[in-house]
Amino acid sequence: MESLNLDRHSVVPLYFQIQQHLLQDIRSGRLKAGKPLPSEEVISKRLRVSRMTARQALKSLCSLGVAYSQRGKGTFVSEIKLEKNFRQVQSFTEEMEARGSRPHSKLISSEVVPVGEEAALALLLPPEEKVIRIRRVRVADALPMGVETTCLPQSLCPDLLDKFDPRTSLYRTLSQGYGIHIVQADEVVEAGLANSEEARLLGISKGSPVFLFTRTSYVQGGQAVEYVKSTFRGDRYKIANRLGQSGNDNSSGGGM
Amino acid sequence: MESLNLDRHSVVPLYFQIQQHLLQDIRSGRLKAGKPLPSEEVISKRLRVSRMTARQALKSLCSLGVAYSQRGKGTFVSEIKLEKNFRQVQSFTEEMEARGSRPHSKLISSEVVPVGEEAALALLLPPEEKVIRIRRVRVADALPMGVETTCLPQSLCPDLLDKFDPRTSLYRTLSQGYGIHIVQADEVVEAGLANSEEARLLGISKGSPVFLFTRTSYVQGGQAVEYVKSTFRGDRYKIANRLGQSGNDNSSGGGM
DNA sequence: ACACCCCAGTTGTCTAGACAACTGGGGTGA
DNA sequence: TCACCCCAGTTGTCTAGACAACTGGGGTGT
Repeated sequence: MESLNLDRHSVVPLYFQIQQHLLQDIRSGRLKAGKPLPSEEVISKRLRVSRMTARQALKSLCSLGVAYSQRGKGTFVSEIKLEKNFRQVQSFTEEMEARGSRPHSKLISSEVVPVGEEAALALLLPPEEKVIRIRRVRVADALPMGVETTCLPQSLCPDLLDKFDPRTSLYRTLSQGYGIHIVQADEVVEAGLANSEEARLLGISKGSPVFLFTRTSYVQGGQAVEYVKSTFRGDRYKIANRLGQSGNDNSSGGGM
Repeated sequence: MESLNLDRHSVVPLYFQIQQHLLQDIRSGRLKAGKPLPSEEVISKRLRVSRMTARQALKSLCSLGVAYSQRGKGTFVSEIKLEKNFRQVQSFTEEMEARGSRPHSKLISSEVVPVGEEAALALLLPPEEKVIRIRRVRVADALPMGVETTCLPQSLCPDLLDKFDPRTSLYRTLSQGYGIHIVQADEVVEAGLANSEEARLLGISKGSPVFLFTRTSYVQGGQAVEYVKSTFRGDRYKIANRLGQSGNDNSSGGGM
């Protein structure tokens, strides 16, 4: 903390510079779990910033989950280790790369078809609309992980099937080729058994346990742009969730 | 908005009063999806609060997921409907009550046993420590939903087995009887098949698809207080996840 | 028709202070 | 010994401003 020199003319906000510095102190172990972070007052005085700026740095650490505040006491380093992209929207490609596997995909089919009833409901499309439907087997380190069927409104990306190499990341193509950035998704997970087609594609026996995912993805502002159904192997895939402790302000109102 | 009278002497913060009022406008449809919320300036002038207070109200709506801000443009009502306690830590009891079912539980066993290897690792207990282990069948509206085994350090709540009615909510007892408030949990979900004991307890056939949950729960500050393994019926239980769009500030740094 | 500039509106960041509410510890008085 | 009060330290809320950065539209000049 003492050695930190803030760059007051950088485009990087002050609070963010402070946050990054504290984050480094935590990660490196200089600030240990359970121990208090410098108070707003101290940061403010030491770094010659206003208390509100120091506060914003500390609050951003809280919303990252690496710290927590207690009124009247201080702000402390959380004892739970984190650092995984817990609740981010990630494509299969990003997810596998993050865990150190080499992802790729095998194309089963890609075509333009009328939107089905289910997808029309999720994407809020009129029934006469057409969608691009891509079926792929998702593979990590040469092991088949799941079967995935993606539907996208054709109007959104008419020439996708020309531009897109189905073995690569769809999200990356959407982002770089069409400026479509998926920032949110709703996902429903069910437990089921592999049918014979899925069993054949995934190299498992019929009746093996599988996850059934149904996902609707949204861009900023909430327009739905993708409807996905997929089946993933129960023996090679786990879901990790972190519950609670999100951007919760209102710790006041409720009470007991 | 126009009719809102702020209570400047209430214990409820101003920003929270404003937030609640805007939330009502959104829920009632007076503010429609995609439409802009009143700007910070407008709220500030109309309600005679400082801009920072207005801003805090709007930002809290964003972190709830019901709105989003765009620099230079405004703050808009998100088009995604929400309102479910998506990412809160909820006990089975709370979860079922929230969805309108009547929950209860049947006790299978409750005892004090040496902490197992797995639980010791999760709860960070020395191997000689003892835990209270409670096995229950979870029931909603008279239908068995899952089998749950909970382990709690005995040192934390020595007389729990006397105080606790196993048919009711454990979280409520911990909160009201011991001041233990669980605010965070890490959960791993796997897909599996019911073994014969589970099948018998749940009234399903052996080999039916099930969810396997492994959950570690924490109090504020990160001390682990509960380790739970449970098996839930795949035909009666679904998981709903919302990904992305959490308390993410740093939309600046990264970029492309 | 098109490129460019300017401007009003908006959010993002920051300052310098203020008081309230809470925590924990030490001292005082019964 | 114990209850109580007070005080320093801390976070929570709030004010009244300031400038920066960005958006979108209108006007101007070529």
